[in-house]
Amino acid sequence: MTVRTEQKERTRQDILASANRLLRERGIAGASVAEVMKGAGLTVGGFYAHFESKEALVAASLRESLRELWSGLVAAAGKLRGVEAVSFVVRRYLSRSHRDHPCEGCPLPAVVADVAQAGEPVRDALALELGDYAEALGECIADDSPASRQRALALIALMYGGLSLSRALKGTPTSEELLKACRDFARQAFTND
Amino acid sequence: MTVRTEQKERTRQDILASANRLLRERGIAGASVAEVMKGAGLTVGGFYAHFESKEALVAASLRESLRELWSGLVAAAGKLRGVEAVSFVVRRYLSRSHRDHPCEGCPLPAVVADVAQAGEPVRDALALELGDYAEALGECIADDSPASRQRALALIALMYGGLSLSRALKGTPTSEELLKACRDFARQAFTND
DNA sequence: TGTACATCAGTGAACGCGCGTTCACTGATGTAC
DNA sequence: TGTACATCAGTGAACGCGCGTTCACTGATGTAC
Repeated sequence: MTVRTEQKERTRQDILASANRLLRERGIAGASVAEVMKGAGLTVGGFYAHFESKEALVAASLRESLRELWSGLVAAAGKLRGVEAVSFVVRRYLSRSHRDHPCEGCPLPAVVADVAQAGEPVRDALALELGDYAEALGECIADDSPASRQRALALIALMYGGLSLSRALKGTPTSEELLKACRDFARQAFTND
Repeated sequence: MTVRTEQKERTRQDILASANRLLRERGIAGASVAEVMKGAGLTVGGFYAHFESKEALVAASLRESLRELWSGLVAAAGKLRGVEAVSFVVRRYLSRSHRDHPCEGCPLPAVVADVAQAGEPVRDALALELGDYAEALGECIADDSPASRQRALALIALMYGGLSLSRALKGTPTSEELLKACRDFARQAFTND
């Protein structure tokens, strides 16, 4: 590994980190290549030495930041299981602090709508990471019943949907109401076990 | 009411109808003023005789198409109440057909992420309509407990989140799985009553 | 170790494109007498 | 009712702008001898 290769790899990570931030904050369309590069302390032109296209960057960023999110969530839940795990996860995801700091949180709210219109690499990235996410969360929130993956998917949908709406309504009383309503709803659905 | 005024009003409705379709299908950024006008059989320049700006159009369209959606949903649920109402609503909203025909369905999936970044008129439109939506759906799915509005909000978040993710993953098996998982999850949360 | 050439990460200006908005114009409708 | 002028919905070209991508260039790093 030469100095040049090491430096290039480090730069690539800087670009990715900048993209992770900007993508979560402004979505795919809102995160321009120029601004991503600026966020990494570079200028536009150098971008294509690291990524084939903006689409390739988005796919890579989505993979990395989704994985970061859910592995962090599952790790933090630790040995909690069942309703207790759900309570913990939901309190963390559907929090005011998560709502108010998009750039450090879940990429889904900023990105999902655009993904439905994006190319294959981006959609594949989401499909892969969301599947793994459901798998990991499923193990965490329930015993190994065959339905645990399904219930994890529903919980993800509820959390993502609630956070997105809460952000769109930020500043209104309904924004807070939504967070609490979704937390309660999730707990209730898991209290039936 | 002169002929001219009538014609202008009809044209305005045509523009709104076109915007409703395009906005649901492509989101705010994806629905350009030129294409909206083309969809109404007109050319770009005429737009500003009917709306002050693109933002004003988006706000008007969002109000109209959200109201259309939820009043249709509540009307179709008819006299059903409790779990039966939830089952009905969820079967309709989280259906393959709704997933595959965005332009006739709910505007939320295409629009919510952009609204978080949009101006006040658009955000106010969403806040107003979502509030009324929760009120109406609350009456429909539960007795008049004080929590019915909260539970309706959570149900909306679950449905919107599930449909959005299902669309983003369209073509993969997880897309179908998500729809069913969210339907089951909703029913379960309401079976506790 | 020292020198001469090759490589290539990163710069910054330029490209073609689609966007929201503006504007001079047109011709059908409305108004005054 | 008929005529002369005013209004204004709608046209289509033009604007300034930001986008993703390309490209000639530069200068530090790598390689060959």
